[in-house]
Amino acid sequence: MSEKEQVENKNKVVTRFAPSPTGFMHVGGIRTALYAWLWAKKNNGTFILRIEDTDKEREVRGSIEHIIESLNWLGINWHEGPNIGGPHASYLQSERLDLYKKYAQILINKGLAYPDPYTEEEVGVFRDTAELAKKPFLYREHRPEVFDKWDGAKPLRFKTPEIKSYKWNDLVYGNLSAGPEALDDFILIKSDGYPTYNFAHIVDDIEMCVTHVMRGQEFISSTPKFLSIYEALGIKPPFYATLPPIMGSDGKKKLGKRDGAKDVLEYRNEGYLPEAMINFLALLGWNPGDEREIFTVDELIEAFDISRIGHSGAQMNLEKLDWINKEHIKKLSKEELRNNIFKYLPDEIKIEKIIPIISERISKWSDITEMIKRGELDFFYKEPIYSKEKLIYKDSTQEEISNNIKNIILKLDEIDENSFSKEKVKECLNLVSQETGKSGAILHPVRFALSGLDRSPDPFIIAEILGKNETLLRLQKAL
RNA sequence: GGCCCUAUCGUCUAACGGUUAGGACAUCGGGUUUUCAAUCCGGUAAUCAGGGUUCGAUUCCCUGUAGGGUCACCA
Repeated sequence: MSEKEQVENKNKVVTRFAPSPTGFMHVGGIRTALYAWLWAKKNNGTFILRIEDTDKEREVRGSIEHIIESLNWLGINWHEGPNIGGPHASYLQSERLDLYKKYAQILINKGLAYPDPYTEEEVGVFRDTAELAKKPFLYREHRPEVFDKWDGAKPLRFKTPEIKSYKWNDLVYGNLSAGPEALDDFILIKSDGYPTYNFAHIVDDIEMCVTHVMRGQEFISSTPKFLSIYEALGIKPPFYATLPPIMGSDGKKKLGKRDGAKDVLEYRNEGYLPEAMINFLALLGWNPGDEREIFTVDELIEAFDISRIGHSGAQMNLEKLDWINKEHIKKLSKEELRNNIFKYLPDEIKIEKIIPIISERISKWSDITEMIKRGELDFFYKEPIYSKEKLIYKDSTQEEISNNIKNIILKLDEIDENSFSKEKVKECLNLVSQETGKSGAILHPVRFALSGLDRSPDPFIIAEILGKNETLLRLQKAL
């Protein structure tokens, strides 16, 4: 970076999210992105999206677009990144190979990098031997005494200058340490010319002036390698904020694609709100220090603090996600609520009055589809199927019920068609129940007659939606 | 096996070394709603074990146990 840039960036927080394009994003990756994004936002800093595509074998076509779509859905936006560019472009590591070579050359010049003379098979034998002896594999124990000149055809390794233990400070975990066996002559540039993660991310973080690196716990044990590179280059490392793992639903293993971690876009497809997803993920491993649970994105940016990120692994709790989503649905404007619900409703029942009936019964949009599947909304546009037994309420006799319904029909018929509202219907039923002294025996049969269900929205609103004619028709039928 | 990280209700979590160990989800029980749903109120439920340090440990230290991570020409 230039001197001018250094001055400008002196106090500016720069974070990044650096996924590799090997498939979809699951909640683990998204949470890492979210925390880095929140921290940048909170500090009026810069958030960078960088694609770490240095492994051609594992790369999956279309995953960059998929990652971008996932982040876009959640509203996690970046100031610099592959699709929008920025002062440090390119944001694809595969397009920055010269840069890694430049840094590699610096290390070569210092005598701190050398070509690996062994074949992959030979190194494999070293590793197997170490494993068999139940010892950690350390390449440096096989470091050649004389180094050839690097021609680019062999992998380039870092010559660890000093084998020692490391202690460092982590913004989340506090003091961390690792023994000397965490240090090794790891590969900087692979034989295909691409850098390894271990090297590339350091070069990029330096070049992109990243101040805070957030990543999962799995990187703790390789941190000494990173620190030794920074030392070799004479550059101060960034702040590290290590995130606790998210566990699979069994609560044991770290969440991974293998154990059924879902593509976050599936949550979109299931009808979760992006702000609810953000809210949920933010709370998985972080808490505000008070008892708030429901946050808008802005509130989250305001409240977020690295120091309140937890240390232990957390399990996904879908029930809590449903609850949070429901809370966010409640906060939606009428307009937003209507648009979303109508998307899931068949045309026949896209009516305003049905919105509250549905919205208070669901925790996510796909629940509407489930309701329809279960036939819980059928009665709004189809005649229900009746069964005699179900029309009878508890100890009432068939005769009583019939008389009541007849009575109700007479009373309802007196209401003007244009003022056939739930209030009027309620009044009517009240009258009948006063006359007979029974309420359940009135309400239940009417509910059943109108809906064909014994658990349904209240019969008054159903009647109103169906209208006078249809209501009377259905009551007659039930008789 | 080496190195490292973690440990509070079923789950997510709170608690400057002094609290009747708090909240939320789930669950259970009530109240309202003449019914569902929603809502309100209440209950059950936790400091992994053993040693220290201390007047006093959920909290600090050690050991054990359990879980996790890592030891790639993957990130």
